[in-house]
Amino acid sequence: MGRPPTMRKSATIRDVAREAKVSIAAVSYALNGGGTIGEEVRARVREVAQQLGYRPNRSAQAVRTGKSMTLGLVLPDLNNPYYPALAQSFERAARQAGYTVVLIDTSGHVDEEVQGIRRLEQHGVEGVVWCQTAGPDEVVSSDYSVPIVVIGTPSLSVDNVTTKDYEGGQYLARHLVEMGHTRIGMLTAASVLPSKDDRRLGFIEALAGHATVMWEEKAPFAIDLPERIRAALERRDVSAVMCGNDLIAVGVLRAARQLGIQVPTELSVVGFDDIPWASIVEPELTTVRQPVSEMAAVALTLLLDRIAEPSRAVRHFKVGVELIKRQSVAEAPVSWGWRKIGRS
Amino acid sequence: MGRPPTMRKSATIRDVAREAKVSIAAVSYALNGGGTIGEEVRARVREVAQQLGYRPNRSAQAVRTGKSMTLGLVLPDLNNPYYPALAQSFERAARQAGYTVVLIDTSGHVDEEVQGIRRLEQHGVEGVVWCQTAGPDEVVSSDYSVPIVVIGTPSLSVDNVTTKDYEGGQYLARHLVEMGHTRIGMLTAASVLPSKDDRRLGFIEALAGHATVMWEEKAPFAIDLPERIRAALERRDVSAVMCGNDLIAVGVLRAARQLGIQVPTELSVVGFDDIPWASIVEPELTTVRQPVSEMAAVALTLLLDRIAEPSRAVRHFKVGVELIKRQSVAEAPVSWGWRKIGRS
DNA sequence: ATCGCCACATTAAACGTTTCACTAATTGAC
DNA sequence: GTCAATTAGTGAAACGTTTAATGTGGCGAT
Repeated sequence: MGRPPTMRKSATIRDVAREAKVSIAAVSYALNGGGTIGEEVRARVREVAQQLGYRPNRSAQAVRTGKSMTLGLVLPDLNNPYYPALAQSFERAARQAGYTVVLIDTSGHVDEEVQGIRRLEQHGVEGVVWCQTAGPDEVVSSDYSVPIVVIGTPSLSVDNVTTKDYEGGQYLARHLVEMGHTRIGMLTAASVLPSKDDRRLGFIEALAGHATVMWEEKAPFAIDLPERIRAALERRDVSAVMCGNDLIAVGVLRAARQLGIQVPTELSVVGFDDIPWASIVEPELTTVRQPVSEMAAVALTLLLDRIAEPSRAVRHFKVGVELIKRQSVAEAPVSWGWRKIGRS
Repeated sequence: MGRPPTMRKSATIRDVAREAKVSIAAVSYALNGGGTIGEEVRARVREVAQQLGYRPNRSAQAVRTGKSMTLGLVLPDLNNPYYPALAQSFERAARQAGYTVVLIDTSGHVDEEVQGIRRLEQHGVEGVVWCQTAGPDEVVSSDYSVPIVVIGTPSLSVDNVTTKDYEGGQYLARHLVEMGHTRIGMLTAASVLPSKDDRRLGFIEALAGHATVMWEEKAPFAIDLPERIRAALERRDVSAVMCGNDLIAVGVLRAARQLGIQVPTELSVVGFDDIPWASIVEPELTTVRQPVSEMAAVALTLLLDRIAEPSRAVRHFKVGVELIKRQSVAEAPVSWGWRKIGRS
């Protein structure tokens, strides 16, 4: 056992030049195109480079050209099931475009987000995609030396991609109304992000006249619900609960199970996001899908465009959402007899 | 709306030097320590640097020193719930150590793994952590110009960190035996990784004499189980199923529900890995926990050590695992009366 | 023969750092 | 007051590239 694998120093452009008996410049031109290099030389250089396993040193290229072919991705928390898909698509798309992705995961520490961007700047990334959890605008207004695209926060002054949260809220409301629900509880996400407000607003406005929200509570970002909310559930005065995101909805499912409330027969539950968990819980969650991969792709496009043309007008892209009907919603019970149990 | 945020060119060491009226070298020494720089100058330089928002250009540093302060992480699939935690801890620990992490997610394309490493090499990372899904050794034997630590595959010739899969298998077996199970089904993961064999072996050997495995099937890496396995489940000739990993176990839970088999009263299910899903499914999964974060940390240490001393002896680190008892295992039913339903 | 032109290849500067070798100025000992 | 020793700071090379500017021939036209 024991000996570490051999580790050849990687060949530099000099090595190739020497071996091919031409100048350094010739090698560069031959490999990258540009300049005027004859066919024989070009071929020879290619040959030698190949054989030496020469790969241009990106750092050196970066220093010389200012292009590092590197992009940064700032995420709040990979353990939040919402982000892996985003990270994956982004990395994949970026790689396809020739870029390499540097990852910063702040593990929920909001203050590290800006630090992270600083770090990325220093590393010479050409652009950053930022899934912002901090409050909107002001924090992005500190000027960075690198183009930034924000995902999820609709700031006016920065390129960003957001989802049609308002519409999503509407879809859920309409669906619940169609299913005959008239008394509804709301669990709003406790976050500073405006998306939660849009969802809420869309939901409420689409409900108007057809159903009433009996109560509304703020839920922290975790599956375990605070006692206050369990109590609300236990009152059993609603036939459906709208949750600000799927994580909360999963929490409700679990709480309902513990409280002996049947989902969806006694209580319908809807979420938002369509994270992977939504389809493995029992019952599977009816929710609104955010096209996460698409968002990542759009963010990349926006970013690449801005890198190419730094002074172009700011763009805001709003991607559509989709209602995913699964098993956590049923027709509202016609009789509310069981309600008496909870109500005095 | 419209105008993109101002984007100052970041200050270079020259700018600082000019502004502080000292030489470039002085700035470098003042900031990095080294050289002999007086207190007044040092202070002034610091001041100016701070005020100009100077951050040394990593690429330039990399070119000059050969140290890019960058590490690579090659993952098969972030959507696999096993990896986000790993990625997060690794990035976090690496950042703490001053390194920045470049991510490659091959989305399950095995052939991209080596390509990915090549790309990382080119980018000048100082080391790579590789969660290998390709077969063992031979693929790692092609010599890279950069130190590599493998997670999960116990190759002899490379630093690596693995888990005590064999012991984990034993834990599960003993637990099931304790709970009185004597007829057991096995669902092995269909992969080329040796870890699955160790789990299997540990399980089987610890079972010896106390219980018999009635059948064993290979399960693909997905929650939806193939018909063959559903059929096996439907035979109802076992009181417990051991699954090669949690994903499979979740699949079994779901299949059981569909087939009307009660877990854990009729069928006990155990998994392996303790991915986040394990604790949100119903019932919560009894499983063996892999200390993923710890593994990431260990991998980082191994890598950093090797970077510091490239010729040191290869190390293999095996981290311990832990049996997590939850709700998917119950005492084996004493009467097997219901078995007749399934059996002719 | 000379000129100009073309195709091809090379020289050298530059990117932002670090760091070695060196100079200038100050100190202390005699 | 001289000299060595110390201290503080500078100049310039080097890292691996790219690329503008400059050379070299050879060849056809004059």
